[in-house]
Amino acid sequence: MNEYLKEILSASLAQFQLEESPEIQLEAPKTASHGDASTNVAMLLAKPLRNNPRAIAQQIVDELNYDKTRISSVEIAGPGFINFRYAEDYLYNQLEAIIKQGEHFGKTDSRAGQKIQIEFVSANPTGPLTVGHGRNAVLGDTVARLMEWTGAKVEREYYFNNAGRQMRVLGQSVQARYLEILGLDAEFPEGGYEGEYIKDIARELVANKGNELIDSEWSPFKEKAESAIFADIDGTLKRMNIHMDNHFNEFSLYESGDIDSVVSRLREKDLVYDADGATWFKTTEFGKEKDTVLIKSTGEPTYRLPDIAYHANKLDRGYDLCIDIFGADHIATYPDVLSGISALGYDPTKVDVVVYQFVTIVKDGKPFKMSTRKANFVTLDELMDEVGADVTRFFFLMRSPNTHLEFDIAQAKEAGEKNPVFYLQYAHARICSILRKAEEEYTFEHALDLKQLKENAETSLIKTLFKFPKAIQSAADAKEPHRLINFLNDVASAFTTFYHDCRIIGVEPELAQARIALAKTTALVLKNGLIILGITAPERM
RNA sequence: GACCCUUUAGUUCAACUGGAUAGAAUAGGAGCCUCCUAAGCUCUAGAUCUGGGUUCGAGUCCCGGAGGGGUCACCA
Repeated sequence: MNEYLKEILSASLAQFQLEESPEIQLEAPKTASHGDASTNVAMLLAKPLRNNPRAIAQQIVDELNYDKTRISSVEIAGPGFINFRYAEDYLYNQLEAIIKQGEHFGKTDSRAGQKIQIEFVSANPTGPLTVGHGRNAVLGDTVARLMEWTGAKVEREYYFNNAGRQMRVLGQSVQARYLEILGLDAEFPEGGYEGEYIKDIARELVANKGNELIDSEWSPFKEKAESAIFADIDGTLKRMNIHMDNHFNEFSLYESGDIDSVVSRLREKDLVYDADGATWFKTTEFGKEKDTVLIKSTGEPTYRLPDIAYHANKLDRGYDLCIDIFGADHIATYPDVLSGISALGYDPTKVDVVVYQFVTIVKDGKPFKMSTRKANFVTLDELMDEVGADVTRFFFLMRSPNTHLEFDIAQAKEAGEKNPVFYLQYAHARICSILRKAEEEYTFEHALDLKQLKENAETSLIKTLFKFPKAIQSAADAKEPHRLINFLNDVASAFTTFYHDCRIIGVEPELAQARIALAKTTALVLKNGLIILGITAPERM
């Protein structure tokens, strides 16, 4: 429709014989009384034409030839907006087209043929996933779904590191608990992991292996801990409706020689030098104030180096776009990674990042700091035990990624009845219930006649429904799932208005038939929307 | 100190990227179930941190100021 409007508008603009015609922008006005589509083109022309915008708008409208079966009225309003109202026939055609598309309605092909990789969660296996990881996990998975709905082929990847000091301390923590259980002296490592889950892992070892390991060093404990914790993480993700396609071990970058190769390739380009016993990357060449250490004087790389190697590896795998989901704490490293890969000759625009601000946990009315090590955290599993997976996902998605999310545990727990996710699910369940009843009540003999839908509540519901693909598109492009939630709220709200104003059961069969078709389409949109959010669409509540 | 994010109704968030009368949800006040699900609906009350600037038009862009969060290690 917008294409059509642009066409007729630019035909009319020909009268001004402009050297350079302005870009015609169309938008959906906020208030329904301003029509269904609107353009500000007359205001943009006010300056070059030295005339007041309303007069210009009048001239444009006078020369406008439009198809009455698509546009029912054109008005000039406010400072010089030109407002269009869709013709009813157009609405019926649109609705019919949606019905034809069926369960695929909402999909677009704007990213058809693209291979997109999304890396998220990426928590090292040192403990259960916390509420803090939840935002990352849910955001990543939902962005992935949005990309799929706009036509891309998506792979979800979990990047982890199971080597290094953290993991050693983890192994030693399990070891200490193991020895304690067996009644032996044990020294708990400094900065060790104090959580109850460590004891659980130790208990399991005692149950399976008895005292076989009392003289062992820490590494078998680390391995046991790692596999137990990964199993736990996978379980949590599964519960949240998240499935990873790949797990990528950072260590493999060392084994394959990718790390060394990155350093030598950068060295060839004279972007790496040695000083003070360390190896430095000339980030000053990329506009930073200081150069950055890639390899410490101890011989260990800093995390930037494997990150660069990892991104190079991803791009070598042939993705058109790699999306990283990062917490705000990682934002500082991101430019270095981009500098690194562009120095290596990759296209940095193929790497994109979604930064989300931190989740502040509010417990007992006070914010508090979480630490995996100290075990004073709230796990995602605990949260889902309290409020369920649907509410958990919804909670993380309903706000823009770049706002600080305040997660009040008490509020989330009591949210059960008042949580906005139920508003959407309830609308869906209610439609299903009506459809079940209608099936018993009616058998239709005539072809569907959508022209029966004449009430305001009906036409405005139709108009809302056909914005669905656009809503998905905009949420996907911006990588902001909350936009889809806002849209679905509009759908649910437009439906309840319709539900209250227009009875479905008990009216003439032809009208009932048309209203059933509209209700079905609404249910479809809600269901597809909830699928993208990874939330169930119940048929009964 | 430098950089990034942020400041909108009592509270938690929106505002299609510069558009028209700033929307929801919850807190409050008033109503609505012999009627397809009241987890709902209809009223009502309530907000752009503070100065300047840019233009037809600013919550949105620019400059200054004030609050909150984060990052600035040869920690990951």
